[in-house]
Parts: sequence; structure tokens; C-alpha cells
Amino acid sequence: MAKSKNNTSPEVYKMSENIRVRFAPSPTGALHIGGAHTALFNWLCARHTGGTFILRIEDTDRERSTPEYEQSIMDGMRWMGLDWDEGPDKPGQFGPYRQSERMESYTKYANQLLDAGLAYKDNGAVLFKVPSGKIVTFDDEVYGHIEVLSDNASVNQDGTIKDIVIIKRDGMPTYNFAVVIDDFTMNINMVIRGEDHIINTPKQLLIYHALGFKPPKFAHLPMILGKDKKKLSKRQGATSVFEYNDLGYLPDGVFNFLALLGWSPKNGQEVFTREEAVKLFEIGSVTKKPAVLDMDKLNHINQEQMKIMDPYKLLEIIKPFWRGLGLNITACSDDYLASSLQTMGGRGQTTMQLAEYSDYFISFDAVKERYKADDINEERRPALKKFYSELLGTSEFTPEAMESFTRSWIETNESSMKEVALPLRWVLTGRKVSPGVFEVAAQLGKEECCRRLEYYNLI
RNA sequence: GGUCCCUUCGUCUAGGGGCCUAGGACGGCGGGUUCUCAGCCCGUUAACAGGGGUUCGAAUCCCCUAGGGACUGCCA
Repeated sequence: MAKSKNNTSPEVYKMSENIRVRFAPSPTGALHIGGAHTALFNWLCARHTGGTFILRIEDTDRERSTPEYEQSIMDGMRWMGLDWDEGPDKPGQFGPYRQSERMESYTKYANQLLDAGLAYKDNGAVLFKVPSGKIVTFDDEVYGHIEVLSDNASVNQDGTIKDIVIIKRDGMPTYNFAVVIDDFTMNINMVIRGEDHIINTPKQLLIYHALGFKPPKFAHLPMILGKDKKKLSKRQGATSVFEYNDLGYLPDGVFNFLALLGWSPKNGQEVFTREEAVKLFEIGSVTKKPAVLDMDKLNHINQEQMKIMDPYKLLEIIKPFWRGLGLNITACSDDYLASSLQTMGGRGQTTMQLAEYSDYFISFDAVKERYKADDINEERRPALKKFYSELLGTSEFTPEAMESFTRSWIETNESSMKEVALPLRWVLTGRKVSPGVFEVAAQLGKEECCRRLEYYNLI
């Protein structure tokens, strides 16, 4: 139970050396939630320390890597708001940023090992000779001190030492070799990646030592598990981050939620903007325990993020959902739509719900489809008609004015708020639930309220 | 099998020897506010995997056991 936390905090870099971290996905699939988590923590670390965030594409698997996936990973990162300072599309002094384009350095260092007698050729591949009897150690920023005997770093089934392939028969470097060369030549001084790589670290360290490279610091992140506590599989939400968008989650919601997996700010804050996250983030307070994805919590965080989001920004995100529901929003102004969203008052946990719950602000047809007015008691109709007519006559068509008018009316007419407000809600929204009915009425405007009441013969 | 890692409420976590009869959040349950719902407010539910040490004192340190995970590819 290695509990010793490393004492070197990233803040140290602030004063001495610019921190350089990287996210290095292989373009063999879209950006899934685990990748997004790793990317996020790298990004947070870089932004918190004022360091540099590098995107490197690990496309040495020629079979499975595609430019489409590379594009989709970058789109996914942009969606989350994770911008990088150097990458395939953002050349810097340490490029290129695709492994397939850095072949010279792999052959150069492979040859160096070959010349030094630390590697050998076999069957067209180049193998690194794993030394025996060396103790490999490193102090992980998250997991603490880790120590492995070199004999155990890479073994065959029978327990004998297995040399590490560094250049494949097709001439491409293997993962364990390419990361070392790239992280060194790109000046990466902090490697933040998933815990599944912790076991690869000794192998890589052996190569660092053989080449005489100074190793970076390592910070491994806890895995993210599904509800069944198993590693996230393809069918469990490990799918593209865009699916979260389609499901109704805000980039800020996913960002906030993911930041809380394996980390929590010292001040206990749970809902925060990305600026606040950058300020609060510390790699040293990352947890070791694998975290289970909890959709209830995501829903809650997402709802909170919708509440603090700029109304017009939120509007642009909601628009596609309205269109998806078949609503024609072209007739409505952005001001009207944004203010309708405000009227919703934080109701709904996802953008999809918000869009659906607010449809009556855009279309009366949606209301007509839902509400047939067959619950209206004919004996009461005249009284309702009288009241609604007077209500619409209120000179000031504000929620406050309407409410106070209603309160005094029900008093003198021996009615109740329920009796008049509930039917009005149905007529205006076609729903049983909505924001305060006077807020809704005010937002719809007198004219539209009139139209809806007329349709149902209630005015 | 081997190597490495992990283990606090259902879930995310706080906790680094006495502040812990273990705190917060989400969820659940109950109540309040109210034109409905959401919200908000109040209350409640529920955990230190087990066993040995060390210590005046352990969720916190050590050891063992159990469980879980990762890796064991010329994938990354």
C-alpha cells in the first residue's frame, strides 16, 4: 500500500521549468470517455501551471489508424474545450506531431542502441536487451514509489526475461519505444496517462537509461469503470464524447463531471467553471482508486452547468435539439428564445430535456397535439372565461401583476389558485408541469395567450 | 500462472495517529415552501474488506488474507 505522496508539486515547475505535458491518443477510434479524462487532466495540469499542452498522434499501427479518427479525436477535444499548444495542426519547434512522421528519430536511436550492443536484430525486427538484476524505480506523482526488478519488467510465460521489440518487422517503432523517444525529443517533462500504463513504465525506464535520457515525471490516473465496475467497454458509454452531446450533455457538464473523477478540489467545490477548475487543479490530489461513472451525478452537474451558462451560448446549443423535435424556430428571435430558456428557470437536467420541456414557447401546434381540453367542466367554463378575459385585460402583463390580480380575483369570487392556474397551464403549454404559469404567460405575450385561450374557447 | 496496482456510505469523495461516536456531494426516503414541476430549505438513510501487529491512542503506519483491476502482442 504505497501511500507516500510525491512531494514535488507542479508548482515547482512554475518557477524553474516550463511544464510540458502531452495527450497521445492513437487514432484507432473516436475520443471516448477514458481518453477525454486523460486529455482533460493533462490540459488542466498544463493550464494550471502555465505550461504547454501537446497533442501527439500515435499512429504506428498502420492497420487500424485512420485520418478520420484523428480528426474525430481533435473534434472531440475541441468540443470539450481542450485546446492544445502544439499538435499536428499546430506546428511547434518539436514537431512533427504524428509518430508516422518521426521515423528518422526512431531509427536513429534504435541504431544507437544497436551500436552500443544494447539491442539486436532478429527476424527483421529490432529487440532491446532487457538487463538482468537491475532495480527500476520511479516516484509516481499519484501512486507514489514504485519499484520493479528489471527481470520482471518483461517476461515470457515461463518467467524468463523477454527482450522488448522496439522496431517492428514493418519498420515501425513499437509503442514502448516510440513514447520514450518522443517524450524525450519533445521535451515532455511530465507524463500523465491512464493507470493501465503504470506497468509499462519500468520497460520504458529501462530504455531511458540505456539511451542516457533523463526520464520525465510520471503521474498515472485511475481508470474509469462502468456501472458493473468493469473497465469501460465500447458499449458502455465508452463511445465518442459526441454521444454525450447528442444525449443532452454540455461540454462544460462533461468537463466538470470528468474532472471530479479521481480528483476533487481542496475547497470541496463540486460545480465549477473551467477557469475555476484550472485555478483549483493539483495533480498531487489525484486519487488512486478507480472511479465508477455515475450518470445521476453527471445529470446533476449538467443541470448546474446549464444554470450558470450564458443564456445565448446555451441557446445555440439548444437550437439543434428544437430542430430535432421538428420545431420551426426561424420565426422566433434569439432574444425571445433565450428569454424563454431563462423562463424555464433551470428545469431539465439535459439540453435535450430543456428543449423538449420548452417546446410550447415555439409552437402552439405542439400544445394542440397534447391537449384536447376534454377535462374542462362545462359548468365552470363561463367562470373561467370571465376570469381569463379579465386577466388578459390586465394592463401590465407581468407575472407579478397577473399574480396579484389573480389573488384578489379568487378571493372575491371564492375560487382558488388551483382552479384557475391549472387549466391555464394546460391551455398555454399542453403540459401538466411547467414554470410558474404567470411567468409562462408573460413570456408568451398577451397576444399569443389570447390566441391559445380562444382556440380552446376559454376567452 | 507471473509482475504491478487498488480497497472509506449504492456512487463520487474528505481524511495523511488523537479534531472521526468518520465530513460533503449525487441518489434514495420523509417533511416544508408552492398554481404544477424543478428548485430551495429541513431531516433521514448508508461506509473505514477481514485478521493480526506497532502505539497510551489507527480509517490513517507495518504484515498477512480476501476481493477487484491492469499488464503479460512485432496494439497502443
